[in-house]
Amino acid sequence: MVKISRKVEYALMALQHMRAQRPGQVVSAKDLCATYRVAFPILSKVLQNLAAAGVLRSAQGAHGGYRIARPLAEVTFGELSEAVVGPLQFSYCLHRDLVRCQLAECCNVISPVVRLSNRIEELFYSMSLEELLHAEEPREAAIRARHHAAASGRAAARRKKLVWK
Amino acid sequence: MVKISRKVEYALMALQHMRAQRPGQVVSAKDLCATYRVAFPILSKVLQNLAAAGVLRSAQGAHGGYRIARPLAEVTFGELSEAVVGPLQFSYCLHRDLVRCQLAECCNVISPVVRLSNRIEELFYSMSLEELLHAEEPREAAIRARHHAAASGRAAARRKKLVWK
DNA sequence: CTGAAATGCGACCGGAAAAGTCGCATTTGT
DNA sequence: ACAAATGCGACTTTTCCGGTCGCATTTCAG
Repeated sequence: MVKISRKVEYALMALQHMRAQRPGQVVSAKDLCATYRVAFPILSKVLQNLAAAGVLRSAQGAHGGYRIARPLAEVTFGELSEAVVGPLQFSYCLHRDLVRCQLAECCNVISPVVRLSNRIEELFYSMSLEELLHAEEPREAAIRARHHAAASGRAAARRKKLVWK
Repeated sequence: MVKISRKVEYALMALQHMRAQRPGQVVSAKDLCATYRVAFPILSKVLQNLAAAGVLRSAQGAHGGYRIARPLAEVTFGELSEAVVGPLQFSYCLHRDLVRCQLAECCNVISPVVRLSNRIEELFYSMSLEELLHAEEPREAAIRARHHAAASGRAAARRKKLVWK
């Protein structure tokens, strides 16, 4: 169903928090967990991934923690996604194990699927984190959320009679 | 990992096949399965979903089958996706069960996630199936596939040292 | 009228991947 | 030396998707 991984949400959450810090100020994984009620090990891993990808810089030892390593305007959502959940691979039939695809010989969809994957990849690499996280009043956020709920209501109406539990 | 459902690939495959039929010619699920080596029940369900969504028209009974119901230029990838795998819901924290989101009170990412979801939804609804499936030589398809392999190779190089089994 | 060939549909199962857990090593400031 | 933090890998649990089964319904043909 093309769902965004929960880890990606955690990553966005952490970055949103750090954006609001004073420059140079580090934030520990423990603090983040306490603030946002997320299990330590999982958030910790996400932060480590972001650090490995050069999005965050980590400081070990007492009073260590994480801070943003480079301007979020220069980091794309694609980078974040790959850092946290691994390489973008939108399809089963692409990539390395093309050999293992059951359809191999009679396949007539490789090129549409490639085209589709490329479009999504382009989108992911065209969105900067700055653009995604730019400051917004909580009030405004609530309004947008409600607006979105209405939008998906319309989408539901557009559909036939499918029911999804 | 943001993967396209296999059912969507089956749907594209079926539509690609039907695009090449003479107008009015119906294709049975059984034939499609034989041609593309896909299990009957699963492909059957996909075709039924497409028919329910008005993308295909079905004819029951002996010598029945499916044919394209309306020009593929008028059908978007978003429609196909929703028809086959259900409503687009890119995130855990949106839609109906916002109430069940553990982060609810301390959440600072609703609006970025909404923004992100909207961008993806826009993309899905901006691509027509005609555009995605337009005729192409098998040879060209093979080249594009290889080109894509090279592209994901570059993506791999861009990453740090993460290893995914 | 009857049988064969097709779609329509709902319930169920198994496995893979994601989410989360645990434990310990390493680093670093006081 | 100790405490507080990251780094990392193996393990468990849970969820969801792909696939299966079975049967009802529709329709054509002889």
